Amino acid sequence: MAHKRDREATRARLLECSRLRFARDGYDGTSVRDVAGDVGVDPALVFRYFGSKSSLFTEAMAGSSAPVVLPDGPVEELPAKLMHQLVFEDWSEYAGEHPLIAMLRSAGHEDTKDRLRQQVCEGYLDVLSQLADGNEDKNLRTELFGAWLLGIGILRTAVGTPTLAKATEEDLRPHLAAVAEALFGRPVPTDG
Amino acid sequence: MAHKRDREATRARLLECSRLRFARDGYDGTSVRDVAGDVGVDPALVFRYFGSKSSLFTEAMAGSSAPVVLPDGPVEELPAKLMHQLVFEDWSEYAGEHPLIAMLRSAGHEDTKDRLRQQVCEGYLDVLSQLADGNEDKNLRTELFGAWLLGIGILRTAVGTPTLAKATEEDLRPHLAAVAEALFGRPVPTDG
DNA sequence: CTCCTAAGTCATCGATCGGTGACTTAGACC
DNA sequence: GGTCTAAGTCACCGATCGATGACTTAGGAG
Repeated sequence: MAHKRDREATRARLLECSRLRFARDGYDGTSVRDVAGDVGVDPALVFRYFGSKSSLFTEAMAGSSAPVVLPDGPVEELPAKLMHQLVFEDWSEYAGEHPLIAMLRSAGHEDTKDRLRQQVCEGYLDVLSQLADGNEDKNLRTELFGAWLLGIGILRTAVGTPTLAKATEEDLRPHLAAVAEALFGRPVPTDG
Repeated sequence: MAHKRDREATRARLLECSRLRFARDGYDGTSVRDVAGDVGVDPALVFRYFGSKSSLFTEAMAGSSAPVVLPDGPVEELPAKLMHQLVFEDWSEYAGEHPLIAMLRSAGHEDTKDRLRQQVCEGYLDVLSQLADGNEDKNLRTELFGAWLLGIGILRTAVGTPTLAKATEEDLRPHLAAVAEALFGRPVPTDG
């Protein structure tokens, strides 16, 4: 026997594996049998624990509460930190993409859009908005910068644009500074 | 009888309806029966004409060759034109989103990534790259600007970020100018 | 060792899907 | 009007999916 009979542990493993599956293959591309097979458990157990595939998806995505950089350091370093996390962090266990980008694949599901918006707003825009302090349309500037980071991540991984796909973090640094200054109206250092 | 027996016309109607379905519901969310039902035809006919669902998808997406603004006007007006087309154009027949954004929903399909990249590169980046003329890393700047436009469109429609979702074209105009100038190193007028 | 509860399994259902081949029918041509 | 071809239909297959309920078994408590 590989594992003891532990309800909570099995539940956690199911959530972990379904996160990966949902991120990599999308909601429709993931079957309950797949997830159960990863854990080495009978598919029926998934329904006993989560009730439905939809509930499993919701709970898995809720638990994946995007690991967000805390606004601990100086505000000026936030753009570089967020770009690193969104674009360059090693998300290999999530099919090589940031969970937020991967979640776009599951756009067919009802909860997806709401959860996406919640994670983007509370996880990233709230942190970023400090940079726009003092500007008139603070929220708009913040979302525009967030849109840029998200777009870069998508072009890199989901589309595979030639130049951006090969670009390093250092390549983007000067442009990150330029755009951040253009949007937030103040210099933003981008060196680590 | 609603329509005469016309192979080419029926084929065209199948392609048209499948474009909408694939864009709105994604590849997995669209069934051949759905498409056939829209046209009012037997599902088997779809296979007679296209061989497989995958081929139907490929041909439908190829035919949707994203309507791209031609680089006819002055180069300086390109950013505003592309933003209008990508973000504010009325794509109601494609589920309210630009076909490129909608295509992200079908990321499960093999051809999707390739076709996405092709359309983005040949349809948009090639046009945009004129703006980066004279800059050192021309291609990178171009892709970074394209990433921004794409990200804005995604935040607006797929994520539904509060401020951006309600923003008008005029709201974005000054920031479009600022970012374009930051990336391309020259002033870019944004008034229509 | 026994027993009892909960963790996990098995068999199966009904629906839907992509796909196939035999069939029917519309409509142009003589 | 008959006929022949191609457009379109019908019945059906095998696979897969989400989901259900009856069943089996592990493992701690006494």
